[in-house]
Amino acid sequence: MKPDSLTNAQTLNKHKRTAKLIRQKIVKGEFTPGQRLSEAALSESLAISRNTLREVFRLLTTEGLIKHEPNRGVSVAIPSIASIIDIYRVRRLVECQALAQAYPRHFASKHLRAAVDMALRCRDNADWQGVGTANMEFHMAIVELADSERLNMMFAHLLAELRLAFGLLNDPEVLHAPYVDMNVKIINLFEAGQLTQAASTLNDYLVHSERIVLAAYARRISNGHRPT
Amino acid sequence: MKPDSLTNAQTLNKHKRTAKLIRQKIVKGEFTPGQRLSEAALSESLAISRNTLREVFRLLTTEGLIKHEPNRGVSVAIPSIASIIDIYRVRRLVECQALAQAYPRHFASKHLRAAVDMALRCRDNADWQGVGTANMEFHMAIVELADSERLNMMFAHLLAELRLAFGLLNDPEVLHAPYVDMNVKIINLFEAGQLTQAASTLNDYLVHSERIVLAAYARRISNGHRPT
DNA sequence: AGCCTGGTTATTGTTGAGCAATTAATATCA
DNA sequence: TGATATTAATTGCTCAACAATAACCAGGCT
Repeated sequence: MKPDSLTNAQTLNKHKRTAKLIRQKIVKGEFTPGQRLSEAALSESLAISRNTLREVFRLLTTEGLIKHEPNRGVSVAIPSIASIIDIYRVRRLVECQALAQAYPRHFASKHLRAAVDMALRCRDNADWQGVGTANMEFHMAIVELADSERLNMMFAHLLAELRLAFGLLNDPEVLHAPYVDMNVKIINLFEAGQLTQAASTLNDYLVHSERIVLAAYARRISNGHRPT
Repeated sequence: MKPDSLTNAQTLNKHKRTAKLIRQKIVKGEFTPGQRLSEAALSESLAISRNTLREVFRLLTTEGLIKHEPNRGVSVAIPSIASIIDIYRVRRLVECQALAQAYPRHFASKHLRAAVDMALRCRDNADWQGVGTANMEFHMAIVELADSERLNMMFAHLLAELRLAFGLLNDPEVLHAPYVDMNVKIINLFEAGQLTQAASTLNDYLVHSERIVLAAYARRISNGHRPT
Protein backbone atom coordinates (compact mmCIF):
# COMPACT_ATOMS: atom_id res chain seq x y z
CA MET A 1 0.00 0.00 0.00
CA LYS A 2 2.68 2.47 -0.78
CA PRO A 3 1.65 5.65 -2.53
CA ASP A 4 2.97 4.59 -5.91
CA SER A 5 1.63 5.24 -9.37
CA LEU A 6 1.77 8.97 -9.24
CA THR A 7 4.14 9.64 -12.10
CA ASN A 8 3.77 6.69 -14.45
CA ALA A 9 1.39 7.36 -17.30
CA GLN A 10 2.13 4.32 -19.43
CA THR A 11 4.29 1.33 -18.72
CA LEU A 12 6.53 2.36 -21.55
CA ASN A 13 9.95 3.84 -21.66
CA LYS A 14 10.22 7.52 -22.17
CA HIS A 15 12.31 7.30 -25.29
CA LYS A 16 9.90 4.85 -26.90
CA ARG A 17 6.96 7.05 -26.13
CA THR A 18 8.81 10.07 -27.43
CA ALA A 19 9.93 8.27 -30.56
CA LYS A 20 6.35 7.36 -31.33
CA LEU A 21 5.28 10.95 -30.78
CA ILE A 22 7.90 12.48 -33.03
CA ARG A 23 7.32 9.82 -35.66
CA GLN A 24 3.67 10.78 -35.76
CA LYS A 25 4.43 14.46 -35.96
CA ILE A 26 6.72 13.84 -38.88
CA VAL A 27 4.42 11.67 -40.96
CA LYS A 28 1.43 13.88 -40.17
CA GLY A 29 3.36 16.82 -41.49
CA GLU A 30 3.52 18.69 -38.22
CA PHE A 31 7.25 18.71 -38.67
CA THR A 32 7.99 19.57 -42.27
CA PRO A 33 10.86 18.02 -44.24
CA GLY A 34 14.10 19.86 -43.89
CA GLN A 35 13.11 21.39 -40.58
CA ARG A 36 15.90 21.44 -38.06
CA LEU A 37 15.13 19.75 -34.79
CA SER A 38 17.06 21.59 -32.14
CA GLU A 39 18.02 19.44 -29.22
CA ALA A 40 17.62 22.21 -26.71
CA ALA A 41 14.28 23.47 -27.99
CA LEU A 42 12.71 20.07 -28.50
CA SER A 43 13.89 18.64 -25.22
CA GLU A 44 12.36 21.57 -23.42
CA SER A 45 9.05 21.54 -25.27
CA LEU A 46 8.72 17.79 -24.75
CA ALA A 47 9.83 18.05 -21.14
CA ILE A 48 12.56 15.47 -21.49
CA SER A 49 16.27 15.84 -21.11
CA ARG A 50 18.64 16.36 -23.98
CA ASN A 51 20.29 13.01 -23.35
CA THR A 52 17.05 11.10 -23.62
CA LEU A 53 16.08 13.02 -26.73
CA ARG A 54 19.36 12.08 -28.35
CA GLU A 55 18.55 8.41 -27.81
CA VAL A 56 15.27 9.00 -29.59
CA PHE A 57 17.11 10.64 -32.47
CA ARG A 58 19.27 7.57 -32.94
CA LEU A 59 16.15 5.47 -33.24
CA LEU A 60 14.45 7.68 -35.78
CA THR A 61 17.61 8.04 -37.81
CA THR A 62 17.73 4.32 -38.49
CA GLU A 63 14.15 4.52 -39.71
CA GLY A 64 15.12 7.12 -42.26
CA LEU A 65 12.73 9.75 -40.97
CA ILE A 66 15.36 12.14 -39.77
CA LYS A 67 18.81 12.86 -41.02
CA HIS A 68 21.82 13.35 -38.86
CA GLU A 69 24.70 15.56 -39.93
CA PRO A 70 27.72 15.57 -37.64
CA ASN A 71 27.99 18.74 -35.61
CA ARG A 72 24.88 20.06 -37.34
CA GLY A 73 22.31 18.04 -35.49
CA VAL A 74 19.25 16.38 -36.96
CA SER A 75 16.56 17.55 -39.31
CA VAL A 76 13.48 15.96 -40.81
CA ALA A 77 14.51 13.98 -43.87
CA ILE A 78 13.81 15.51 -47.25
CA PRO A 79 12.68 12.74 -49.57
CA SER A 80 14.67 12.91 -52.76
CA ILE A 81 13.80 11.64 -56.20
CA ALA A 82 16.41 8.98 -55.66
CA SER A 83 14.84 7.83 -52.41
CA ILE A 84 11.40 7.59 -54.00
CA ILE A 85 12.80 5.48 -56.80
CA ASP A 86 14.59 3.35 -54.25
CA ILE A 87 11.48 2.85 -52.18
CA TYR A 88 9.38 1.82 -55.13
CA ARG A 89 12.05 -0.59 -56.19
CA VAL A 90 11.83 -2.31 -52.84
CA ARG A 91 8.06 -2.23 -52.94
CA ARG A 92 7.86 -3.92 -56.31
CA LEU A 93 10.29 -6.59 -55.29
CA VAL A 94 8.81 -7.34 -51.90
CA GLU A 95 5.10 -6.80 -52.40
CA CYS A 96 4.77 -8.64 -55.68
CA GLN A 97 6.69 -11.61 -54.43
CA ALA A 98 4.82 -11.69 -51.14
CA LEU A 99 1.56 -11.71 -53.01
CA ALA A 100 2.67 -14.28 -55.56
CA GLN A 101 3.75 -16.84 -53.01
CA ALA A 102 1.00 -16.30 -50.46
CA TYR A 103 -1.79 -18.69 -49.77
CA PRO A 104 -5.24 -17.16 -49.89
CA ARG A 105 -6.44 -18.38 -46.51
CA HIS A 106 -3.68 -16.56 -44.72
CA PHE A 107 -4.69 -14.61 -41.69
CA ALA A 108 -3.56 -11.32 -43.16
CA SER A 109 -6.07 -11.68 -45.97
CA LYS A 110 -8.63 -10.34 -43.52
CA HIS A 111 -6.53 -7.22 -43.22
CA LEU A 112 -6.50 -6.94 -46.97
CA ARG A 113 -10.26 -7.07 -47.16
CA ALA A 114 -10.67 -4.64 -44.27
CA ALA A 115 -8.32 -2.15 -45.86
CA VAL A 116 -10.16 -2.25 -49.17
CA ASP A 117 -13.49 -1.81 -47.46
CA MET A 118 -12.21 1.17 -45.57
CA ALA A 119 -10.80 2.71 -48.71
CA LEU A 120 -14.16 2.36 -50.43
CA ARG A 121 -15.98 3.96 -47.53
CA CYS A 122 -13.53 6.84 -47.38
CA ARG A 123 -13.80 7.41 -51.10
CA ASP A 124 -17.57 7.69 -50.82
CA ASN A 125 -17.06 10.44 -48.29
CA ALA A 126 -14.39 12.12 -50.39
CA ASP A 127 -12.01 11.59 -47.49
CA TRP A 128 -8.85 11.33 -49.53
CA GLN A 129 -6.61 11.40 -46.54
CA GLY A 130 -8.46 8.36 -45.26
CA VAL A 131 -8.15 6.68 -48.64
CA GLY A 132 -4.41 7.20 -48.44
CA THR A 133 -4.23 5.61 -45.02
CA ALA A 134 -6.35 2.67 -46.13
CA ASN A 135 -4.15 2.13 -49.15
CA MET A 136 -1.09 2.06 -46.93
CA GLU A 137 -2.74 -0.57 -44.76
CA PHE A 138 -3.61 -2.58 -47.83
CA HIS A 139 0.00 -2.76 -48.90
CA MET A 140 1.16 -3.45 -45.39
CA ALA A 141 -1.22 -6.39 -45.32
CA ILE A 142 0.21 -7.68 -48.58
CA VAL A 143 3.63 -7.87 -46.99
CA GLU A 144 2.18 -9.57 -43.94
CA LEU A 145 1.25 -12.42 -46.24
CA ALA A 146 4.93 -13.32 -46.36
CA ASP A 147 4.76 -14.12 -42.65
CA SER A 148 7.98 -12.47 -41.64
CA GLU A 149 8.28 -10.26 -38.62
CA ARG A 150 11.46 -8.69 -39.98
CA LEU A 151 9.95 -7.97 -43.34
CA ASN A 152 6.97 -6.35 -41.65
CA MET A 153 9.17 -4.08 -39.60
CA MET A 154 11.27 -3.08 -42.54
CA PHE A 155 8.25 -2.39 -44.67
CA ALA A 156 6.53 -0.33 -42.02
CA HIS A 157 9.54 1.95 -41.93
CA LEU A 158 9.51 2.14 -45.68
CA LEU A 159 5.88 3.19 -45.76
CA ALA A 160 6.47 5.83 -43.12
CA GLU A 161 9.21 7.26 -45.24
CA LEU A 162 6.94 7.22 -48.26
CA ARG A 163 4.21 8.97 -46.36
CA LEU A 164 6.72 11.67 -45.65
CA ALA A 165 7.20 12.13 -49.39
CA PHE A 166 3.46 12.11 -50.01
CA GLY A 167 3.14 14.88 -47.47
CA LEU A 168 5.06 17.18 -49.78
CA LEU A 169 2.48 16.69 -52.51
CA ASN A 170 -0.75 18.53 -52.09
CA ASP A 171 -3.31 16.64 -54.07
CA PRO A 172 -4.26 13.52 -52.11
CA GLU A 173 -7.14 12.74 -54.44
CA VAL A 174 -4.93 12.36 -57.50
CA LEU A 175 -2.43 10.52 -55.37
CA HIS A 176 -4.69 7.90 -53.84
CA ALA A 177 -8.13 7.76 -55.45
CA PRO A 178 -7.17 6.00 -58.68
CA TYR A 179 -5.82 3.02 -56.82
CA VAL A 180 -8.87 1.96 -54.89
CA ASP A 181 -10.31 0.15 -57.88
CA MET A 182 -6.98 -1.45 -58.58
CA ASN A 183 -6.86 -2.74 -55.04
CA VAL A 184 -10.30 -4.23 -55.47
CA LYS A 185 -9.14 -5.97 -58.62
CA ILE A 186 -6.05 -7.29 -56.88
CA ILE A 187 -7.89 -8.66 -53.90
CA ASN A 188 -10.46 -10.34 -56.12
CA LEU A 189 -7.76 -12.06 -58.11
CA PHE A 190 -6.01 -13.02 -54.91
CA GLU A 191 -9.09 -14.51 -53.30
CA ALA A 192 -9.80 -16.40 -56.50
CA GLY A 193 -6.39 -17.98 -56.20
CA GLN A 194 -5.01 -16.36 -59.32
CA LEU A 195 -1.84 -15.32 -57.65
CA THR A 196 0.29 -14.73 -60.71
CA GLN A 197 -2.21 -12.36 -62.21
CA ALA A 198 -2.72 -10.63 -58.89
CA ALA A 199 1.00 -10.06 -58.57
CA SER A 200 1.22 -8.84 -62.12
CA THR A 201 -1.59 -6.37 -61.55
CA LEU A 202 0.11 -5.19 -58.41
CA ASN A 203 3.28 -4.62 -60.36
CA ASP A 204 1.42 -2.47 -62.87
CA TYR A 205 -0.09 -0.60 -59.97
CA LEU A 206 3.27 0.18 -58.48
CA VAL A 207 4.85 1.21 -61.75
CA HIS A 208 1.96 3.55 -62.37
CA SER A 209 1.97 4.98 -58.89
CA GLU A 210 5.69 5.59 -58.98
CA ARG A 211 5.37 7.49 -62.22
CA ILE A 212 2.61 9.70 -60.84
CA VAL A 213 4.49 10.44 -57.66
CA LEU A 214 7.73 11.22 -59.44
CA ALA A 215 5.96 13.50 -61.88
CA ALA A 216 4.22 15.39 -59.12
CA TYR A 217 7.44 15.59 -57.24
CA ALA A 218 9.45 16.90 -60.16
CA ARG A 219 6.76 19.47 -60.85
CA ARG A 220 6.91 20.59 -57.28
CA ILE A 221 10.64 21.10 -57.38
CA SER A 222 10.61 23.00 -60.65
CA ASN A 223 7.98 25.25 -59.13
CA GLY A 224 10.49 26.87 -56.88
CA HIS A 225 10.74 24.73 -53.80
CA ARG A 226 14.05 23.88 -52.35
CA PRO A 227 15.86 21.36 -54.48
CA THR A 228 17.14 18.15 -53.02
CA MET B 1 47.65 27.88 -37.86
CA LYS B 2 46.11 26.91 -34.62
CA PRO B 3 47.39 23.83 -32.86
CA ASP B 4 44.48 21.67 -33.87
CA SER B 5 44.27 17.97 -34.60
CA LEU B 6 45.43 16.70 -31.28
CA THR B 7 42.46 14.71 -30.16
CA ASN B 8 40.72 13.59 -33.34
CA ALA B 9 41.64 10.10 -34.37
CA GLN B 10 39.04 9.55 -37.06
CA THR B 11 36.51 11.96 -38.48
CA LEU B 12 33.73 9.75 -37.21
CA ASN B 13 31.36 10.12 -34.37
CA LYS B 14 32.09 8.25 -31.24
CA HIS B 15 28.85 6.35 -31.18
CA LYS B 16 29.27 5.21 -34.76
CA ARG B 17 32.77 4.00 -34.10
CA THR B 18 31.64 2.27 -30.95
CA ALA B 19 28.66 0.70 -32.68
CA LYS B 20 30.94 -0.74 -35.32
CA LEU B 21 33.25 -2.08 -32.65
CA ILE B 22 30.54 -3.77 -30.62
CA ARG B 23 28.90 -5.11 -33.76
CA GLN B 24 32.16 -6.77 -34.68
CA LYS B 25 32.65 -8.20 -31.24
CA ILE B 26 29.18 -9.70 -31.38
CA VAL B 27 29.40 -11.31 -34.79
CA LYS B 28 32.93 -12.52 -34.13
CA GLY B 29 31.68 -14.23 -31.03
CA GLU B 30 33.70 -12.20 -28.60
CA PHE B 31 30.42 -11.37 -26.92
CA THR B 32 28.39 -14.53 -26.69
CA PRO B 33 24.61 -14.65 -27.13
CA GLY B 34 22.73 -14.05 -23.94
CA GLN B 35 25.59 -12.20 -22.33
CA ARG B 36 24.51 -9.17 -20.38
CA LEU B 37 26.14 -5.93 -21.41
CA SER B 38 26.40 -3.80 -18.33
CA GLU B 39 26.31 -0.11 -19.02
CA ALA B 40 28.70 0.75 -16.27
CA ALA B 41 31.25 -1.96 -17.05
CA LEU B 42 31.20 -1.49 -20.83
CA SER B 43 31.32 2.27 -20.73
CA GLU B 44 34.36 2.09 -18.53
CA SER B 45 36.20 -0.51 -20.54
CA LEU B 46 35.50 1.35 -23.77
CA ALA B 47 36.37 4.67 -22.19
CA ILE B 48 33.13 6.32 -23.19
CA SER B 49 30.38 7.71 -21.05
CA ARG B 50 27.25 5.83 -20.15
CA ASN B 51 25.07 8.19 -22.12
CA THR B 52 27.01 7.74 -25.31
CA LEU B 53 26.95 3.99 -24.85
CA ARG B 54 23.21 4.06 -24.46
CA GLU B 55 22.95 5.78 -27.83
CA VAL B 56 24.97 2.95 -29.30
CA PHE B 57 22.64 0.43 -27.71
CA ARG B 58 19.65 2.03 -29.40
CA LEU B 59 21.39 1.61 -32.73
CA LEU B 60 22.29 -2.01 -32.24
CA THR B 61 18.87 -2.85 -30.89
CA THR B 62 17.24 -1.85 -34.17
CA GLU B 63 19.66 -4.12 -35.98
CA GLY B 64 18.51 -7.05 -33.90
CA LEU B 65 21.94 -7.82 -32.50
CA ILE B 66 21.13 -6.95 -28.93
CA LYS B 67 17.95 -7.19 -26.97
CA HIS B 68 16.68 -4.58 -24.61
CA GLU B 69 14.54 -5.45 -21.62
CA PRO B 70 13.15 -2.50 -19.67
CA ASN B 71 14.93 -1.97 -16.39
CA ARG B 72 17.04 -5.02 -17.12
CA GLY B 73 19.41 -3.50 -19.64
CA VAL B 74 20.67 -5.04 -22.83
CA SER B 75 22.13 -8.41 -23.68
CA VAL B 76 23.41 -10.01 -26.85
CA ALA B 77 20.50 -11.46 -28.75
CA ILE B 78 19.95 -15.20 -28.60
CA PRO B 79 18.90 -16.39 -32.04
CA SER B 80 15.81 -18.52 -31.74
CA ILE B 81 14.51 -21.17 -34.07
CA ALA B 82 11.75 -18.74 -34.97
CA SER B 83 14.20 -16.03 -35.89
CA ILE B 84 16.20 -18.37 -38.11
CA ILE B 85 13.05 -19.40 -39.92
CA ASP B 86 12.10 -15.77 -40.27
CA ILE B 87 15.48 -14.80 -41.64
CA TYR B 88 15.46 -17.55 -44.24
CA ARG B 89 11.99 -16.57 -45.28
CA VAL B 90 13.21 -13.07 -46.01
CA ARG B 91 16.28 -14.39 -47.75
CA ARG B 92 14.31 -16.61 -50.10
CA LEU B 93 11.93 -13.85 -50.97
CA VAL B 94 14.51 -11.13 -51.47
CA GLU B 95 17.49 -12.98 -52.89
CA CYS B 96 15.64 -15.08 -55.41
CA GLN B 97 13.69 -12.16 -56.71
CA ALA B 98 16.74 -9.93 -56.86
CA LEU B 99 18.53 -12.55 -58.88
CA ALA B 100 15.59 -13.28 -61.15
CA GLN B 101 15.08 -9.70 -62.19
CA ALA B 102 18.70 -8.63 -62.41
CA TYR B 103 20.55 -7.93 -65.60
CA PRO B 104 23.81 -9.80 -65.94
CA ARG B 105 25.99 -6.79 -66.72
CA HIS B 106 25.17 -5.17 -63.44
CA PHE B 107 28.06 -3.72 -61.54
CA ALA B 108 27.49 -6.01 -58.56
CA SER B 109 28.12 -9.06 -60.75
CA LYS B 110 31.82 -8.36 -60.23
CA HIS B 111 31.24 -8.74 -56.51
CA LEU B 112 29.53 -12.02 -57.16
CA ARG B 113 32.50 -13.35 -59.09
CA ALA B 114 34.97 -12.05 -56.53
CA ALA B 115 33.08 -13.71 -53.69
CA VAL B 116 33.01 -17.05 -55.45
CA ASP B 117 36.71 -16.86 -56.23
CA MET B 118 37.49 -16.10 -52.64
CA ALA B 119 35.36 -18.97 -51.43
CA LEU B 120 37.20 -21.36 -53.73
CA ARG B 121 40.58 -20.15 -52.54
CA CYS B 122 39.56 -20.45 -48.90
CA ARG B 123 38.21 -23.92 -49.45
CA ASP B 124 41.53 -25.02 -50.93
CA ASN B 125 43.18 -23.86 -47.73
CA ALA B 126 40.54 -25.51 -45.55
CA ASP B 127 39.79 -22.07 -44.17
CA TRP B 128 36.15 -22.70 -43.40
CA GLN B 129 35.73 -19.46 -41.55
CA GLY B 130 36.88 -17.68 -44.69
CA VAL B 131 34.48 -19.74 -46.79
CA GLY B 132 31.67 -18.58 -44.56
CA THR B 133 32.63 -14.95 -44.98
CA ALA B 134 32.90 -15.32 -48.73
CA ASN B 135 29.49 -16.94 -48.89
CA MET B 136 28.01 -14.05 -46.98
CA GLU B 137 29.52 -11.64 -49.46
CA PHE B 138 28.16 -13.69 -52.31
CA HIS B 139 24.63 -13.35 -51.03
CA MET B 140 25.11 -9.72 -50.21
CA ALA B 141 26.16 -9.18 -53.81
CA ILE B 142 23.03 -10.93 -55.03
CA VAL B 143 20.91 -8.42 -53.17
CA GLU B 144 22.99 -5.57 -54.56
CA LEU B 145 21.75 -6.62 -57.98
CA ALA B 146 18.39 -5.16 -57.03
CA ASP B 147 20.01 -1.73 -56.91
CA SER B 148 18.39 -0.52 -53.73
CA GLU B 149 20.26 1.19 -50.99
CA ARG B 150 17.52 0.41 -48.48
CA LEU B 151 17.39 -3.24 -49.40
CA ASN B 152 21.17 -3.45 -49.04
CA MET B 153 21.05 -1.97 -45.55
CA MET B 154 18.28 -4.21 -44.43
CA PHE B 155 19.96 -7.28 -45.78
CA ALA B 156 23.29 -6.44 -44.23
CA HIS B 157 21.60 -6.36 -40.84
CA LEU B 158 19.91 -9.64 -41.61
CA LEU B 159 23.20 -11.32 -42.45
CA ALA B 160 24.81 -10.00 -39.29
CA GLU B 161 22.01 -11.55 -37.30
CA LEU B 162 22.44 -14.80 -39.14
CA ARG B 163 26.16 -14.81 -38.48
CA LEU B 164 25.29 -14.53 -34.84
CA ALA B 165 23.28 -17.72 -35.13
CA PHE B 166 26.06 -19.46 -37.05
CA GLY B 167 28.42 -18.58 -34.25
CA LEU B 168 26.49 -20.89 -31.96
CA LEU B 169 27.16 -23.81 -34.24
CA ASN B 170 30.58 -25.29 -34.10
CA ASP B 171 31.15 -26.98 -37.41
CA PRO B 172 31.87 -24.31 -40.02
CA GLU B 173 32.87 -26.90 -42.60
CA VAL B 174 29.50 -28.60 -42.62
CA LEU B 175 27.86 -25.20 -42.48
CA HIS B 176 29.60 -23.54 -45.40
CA ALA B 177 31.64 -25.94 -47.53
CA PRO B 178 28.75 -27.64 -49.36
CA TYR B 179 27.54 -24.38 -50.79
CA VAL B 180 30.61 -23.28 -52.66
CA ASP B 181 29.81 -25.49 -55.61
CA MET B 182 26.22 -24.35 -55.57
CA ASN B 183 27.38 -20.76 -55.75
CA VAL B 184 29.52 -21.62 -58.75
CA LYS B 185 26.52 -23.16 -60.42
CA ILE B 186 24.39 -20.15 -59.66
CA ILE B 187 26.85 -17.63 -60.95
CA ASN B 188 27.37 -19.63 -64.14
CA LEU B 189 23.66 -19.71 -64.81
CA PHE B 190 23.44 -16.04 -64.02
CA GLU B 191 26.24 -15.03 -66.34
CA ALA B 192 24.71 -17.18 -69.05
CA GLY B 193 21.55 -15.15 -68.71
CA GLN B 194 19.47 -18.05 -67.44
CA LEU B 195 17.97 -16.05 -64.63
CA THR B 196 14.98 -18.21 -63.91
CA GLN B 197 17.09 -21.28 -63.44
CA ALA B 198 19.63 -19.36 -61.40
CA ALA B 199 16.90 -18.15 -59.09
CA SER B 200 15.46 -21.61 -58.81
CA THR B 201 18.84 -23.07 -57.90
CA LEU B 202 19.29 -20.35 -55.34
CA ASN B 203 15.95 -21.23 -53.83
CA ASP B 204 17.00 -24.86 -53.50
CA TYR B 205 20.21 -23.67 -51.91
CA LEU B 206 18.38 -21.65 -49.30
CA VAL B 207 15.88 -24.35 -48.49
CA HIS B 208 18.71 -26.80 -48.02
CA SER B 209 20.81 -24.45 -45.96
CA GLU B 210 17.90 -23.58 -43.71
CA ARG B 211 17.25 -27.23 -43.03
CA ILE B 212 20.87 -27.88 -42.12
CA VAL B 213 21.06 -24.90 -39.84
CA LEU B 214 17.82 -25.70 -38.09
CA ALA B 215 18.85 -29.29 -37.57
CA ALA B 216 22.19 -28.30 -36.12
CA TYR B 217 20.50 -25.76 -33.97
CA ALA B 218 17.89 -28.15 -32.64
CA ARG B 219 20.61 -30.71 -31.90
CA ARG B 220 22.53 -28.08 -30.01
CA ILE B 221 19.58 -27.22 -27.86
CA SER B 222 18.69 -30.80 -27.03
CA ASN B 223 22.30 -31.29 -25.99
CA GLY B 224 21.78 -29.25 -22.90
CA HIS B 225 22.39 -25.66 -23.84
CA ARG B 226 20.09 -22.99 -22.63
CA PRO B 227 16.79 -23.13 -24.43
CA THR B 228 15.44 -20.13 -26.19
C1' DA C 1 12.09 -27.93 4.50
C1' DG C 2 9.40 -24.60 2.06
C1' DC C 3 7.25 -20.18 1.51
C1' DC C 4 6.06 -15.62 2.03
C1' DT C 5 7.62 -10.97 3.51
C1' DG C 6 10.24 -7.11 3.84
C1' DG C 7 14.58 -4.89 3.48
C1' DT C 8 19.07 -4.25 1.18
C1' DT C 9 21.81 -3.76 -3.06
C1' DA C 10 22.96 -3.31 -7.77
C1' DT C 11 21.49 -1.67 -12.20
C1' DT C 12 18.94 0.96 -15.22
C1' DG C 13 16.13 5.32 -16.38
C1' DT C 14 16.48 10.04 -16.50
C1' DT C 15 17.99 14.47 -15.39
C1' DG C 16 20.91 18.63 -15.18
C1' DA C 17 25.04 21.07 -15.52
C1' DG C 18 29.14 21.80 -17.79
C1' DC C 19 32.88 22.07 -21.21
C1' DA C 20 35.31 21.18 -25.62
C1' DA C 21 34.66 21.24 -30.58
C1' DT C 22 32.53 22.81 -34.55
C1' DT C 23 29.62 25.61 -37.36
C1' DA C 24 27.27 29.88 -38.57
C1' DA C 25 27.00 34.69 -38.23
C1' DT C 26 29.00 39.01 -37.57
C1' DA C 27 32.38 42.43 -37.31
C1' DT C 28 36.95 44.09 -38.81
C1' DC C 29 40.54 45.36 -41.66
C1' DA C 30 43.58 45.38 -45.97
C1' DT D 1 34.97 44.12 -52.08
C1' DG D 2 36.81 40.24 -50.09
C1' DA D 3 39.47 37.77 -46.81
C1' DT D 4 39.97 37.11 -41.95
C1' DA D 5 39.35 37.39 -37.00
C1' DT D 6 35.78 37.37 -33.37
C1' DT D 7 31.67 36.10 -31.34
C1' DA D 8 27.52 33.43 -30.61
C1' DA D 9 24.93 29.28 -30.89
C1' DT D 10 24.71 24.35 -31.23
C1' DT D 11 26.23 19.89 -30.95
C1' DG D 12 29.31 16.04 -28.94
C1' DC D 13 30.41 14.12 -24.90
C1' DT D 14 31.22 13.61 -20.00
C1' DC D 15 30.22 13.50 -15.18
C1' DA D 16 27.57 13.18 -11.06
C1' DA D 17 23.38 12.49 -8.98
C1' DC D 18 18.88 10.57 -7.82
C1' DA D 19 14.56 7.95 -8.64
C1' DA D 20 12.60 3.60 -10.16
C1' DT D 21 12.90 -1.09 -10.74
C1' DA D 22 14.42 -5.75 -10.27
C1' DA D 23 17.43 -9.18 -8.16
C1' DC D 24 19.17 -10.92 -3.94
C1' DC D 25 18.98 -12.25 0.86
C1' DA D 26 17.74 -12.56 5.36
C1' DG D 27 14.41 -13.85 9.01
C1' DG D 28 9.98 -15.39 10.65
C1' DC D 29 6.16 -18.45 9.98
C1' DT D 30 3.37 -22.97 9.14
